[in-house]
Amino acid sequence: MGTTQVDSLPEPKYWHLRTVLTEALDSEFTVGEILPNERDLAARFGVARATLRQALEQLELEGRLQRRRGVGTTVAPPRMGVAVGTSRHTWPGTPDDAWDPADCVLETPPASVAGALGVHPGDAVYTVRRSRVTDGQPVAAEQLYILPSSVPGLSDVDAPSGPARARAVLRELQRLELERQESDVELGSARAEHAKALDRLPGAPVLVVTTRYRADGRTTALSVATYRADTCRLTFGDLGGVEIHHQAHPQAS
Amino acid sequence: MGTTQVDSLPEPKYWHLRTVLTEALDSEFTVGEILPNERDLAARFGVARATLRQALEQLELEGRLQRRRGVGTTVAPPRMGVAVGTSRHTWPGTPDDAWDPADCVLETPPASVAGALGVHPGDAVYTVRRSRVTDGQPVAAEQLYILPSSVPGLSDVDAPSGPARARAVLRELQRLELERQESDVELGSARAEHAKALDRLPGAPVLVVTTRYRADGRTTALSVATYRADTCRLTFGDLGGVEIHHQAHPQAS
DNA sequence: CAGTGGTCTAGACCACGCC
DNA sequence: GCGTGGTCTAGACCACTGG
Repeated sequence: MGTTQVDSLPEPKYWHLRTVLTEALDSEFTVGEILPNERDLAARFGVARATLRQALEQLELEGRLQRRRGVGTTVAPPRMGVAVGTSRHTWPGTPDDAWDPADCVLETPPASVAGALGVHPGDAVYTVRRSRVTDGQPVAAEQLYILPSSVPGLSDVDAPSGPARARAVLRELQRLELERQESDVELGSARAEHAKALDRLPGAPVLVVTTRYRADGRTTALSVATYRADTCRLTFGDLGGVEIHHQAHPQAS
Repeated sequence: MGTTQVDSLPEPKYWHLRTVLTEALDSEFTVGEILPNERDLAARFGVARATLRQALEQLELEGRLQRRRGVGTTVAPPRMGVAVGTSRHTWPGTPDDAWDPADCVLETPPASVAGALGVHPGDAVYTVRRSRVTDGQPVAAEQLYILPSSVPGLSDVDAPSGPARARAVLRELQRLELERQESDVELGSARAEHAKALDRLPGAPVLVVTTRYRADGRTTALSVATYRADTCRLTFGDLGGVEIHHQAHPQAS
C-alpha cells in the first residue's frame, strides 16, 4: 500500500541529471548557445540549485559546458587537440612555436625541480615563464627551468628581466642540441597565479605536463606546463604535420 | 567604525582551507593516517560541513587524500608513475604486460571509434576489455578495439568469449607488427561501468588515454584506457627500464 | 542597475563498511 | 548498530558582467 514507488534506484539525482543534460546537449543545442540560468533549470527539473550545479560541474569537467560568472552557461566547443609530443614546435626555443615568452628571472626553484635538475636546494636557476594561446584563448602557462651553466652567453644581454631576456635565454637554449627525455601528465588544480593566466577560477582542473630535456649527457632543462583540462586534449606522438585540430565528441569516459 | 575587520580578502574559505590542510598534510601527517571525520573537522575550523567538503574534494582531486564511504579520510601516498609511453610493456598482446584480460566480444563500437578505425557505423569489431592493477589496487580499465580483418585466425578458438578468447585475440594481435601512432590524453569522468572497475564512485575524475595502432599501412587497433586521475601520474617517453616508480610530491600546479 | 554564476550555511537523510 | 562519507534541500549573500 501507500505510494507506489518504482524508484529503488541507487543512482544519485545529479548523476541522472548529468545524463539527461548530456543527451539534451547532443541533440537540442548548438555550440556557443547559452543555457537557461541555474535557478530556472533547477526549478524545471524539480531539484535544488546545489544539485543542479553538481551536474553542471561534471559537464564542465568533461568539457561540454563553459560557465562564466556574471554571464551565463554556454555550450562548449569540442576540446582542442594540443600537441605536446615530440613535435619540434614544442621544443623550447624554436622560433615558430606557439608559446609567448613573458618573463625570465634567476630564482630558486621548488625543491622537486631542484632535485630533477641536480642542483642544491636554494641554488638559483633561470626561470622562463611563457603562455600559450590558441584560437584567441589561453590554454596553457609554463615555467621552464634552465640550468644556468648551460646558457653562459647571457652577459651581453642588457635586459635584466622581461620578455626580451626570456627570448634571449630561449635563443641560447636553441643552440644546444636539446634531447627530449620524457613527459608525465597528472591532474592538478590551478593556483591563483595560473588561474588568472588561464582565465579560470582558483581550483580549476588542469593537466600538468612535466618534461625533462637533456643535453651534453645531463638534464639541462625542465618544463612544467599547466593546461586547461576543460578545453584541452593533449596529443602525444610522432606525427609531424598536424599540430592543432578539432574532433567530434568521443564518449565521456 | 564597529568591528575591526582585517578581512577584505576575496579568497574563498574553502580555498584557504585547502591551503591550510595542504600544509598540515605536509608537516603533521604521515601516509595512510586517517583524518578526523568531516563533522569534527568542520567544527574545528568553524565552517559548514559543505564548505569543508569542498576543500577535501580539491585535495582528493590533487591526489593528497583518499576518501571512502563508511570508512573515513586517509592521507594518500604520492601518485604512482604509470608508463603509457612507447615502452613495449604497454603494447597490446605483449605477454609480460601489466594488463589482465577480462573479456572479448564482437560488437559495434561507438561512432567515434568506428570513424577512427575506418569502418561503417554499425559494423562490429573485436572489443577486448582489460584491467590494470598496480600495488594491489586497480588503476585503469581499457577497451581495445581491433579490426576483425586483422586477426582472421580465430576460427580455431573454442571459447566464444571470456578471458580465454581475449588472450587468443591478443596473441593474434602480437603476430602483427603493430606500430604505435599517437596518443592523446583528456580529462573525463568515470561512468558507472568504469567506476566500479576502478573502485570509485560514478563521476570520479579519470584520465582517458586514446592510442591508435597501425599495421600494414592502416589503423588496425584503437585503445581507450581510463586511468584513475587521483592516484596516477601518466608517464610518456622513451625510457626503457623503469616502468613504475614513486616520487615525492611536486607542487600541486 | 539587474542578472548571472560562486560561495556558504544548517540542517536532513541515505548508503556503505565494520564490529 | 554505529560511524563514516555521499546526497540533497532551501534558503542567503557575494562578485562579477553587461547594458
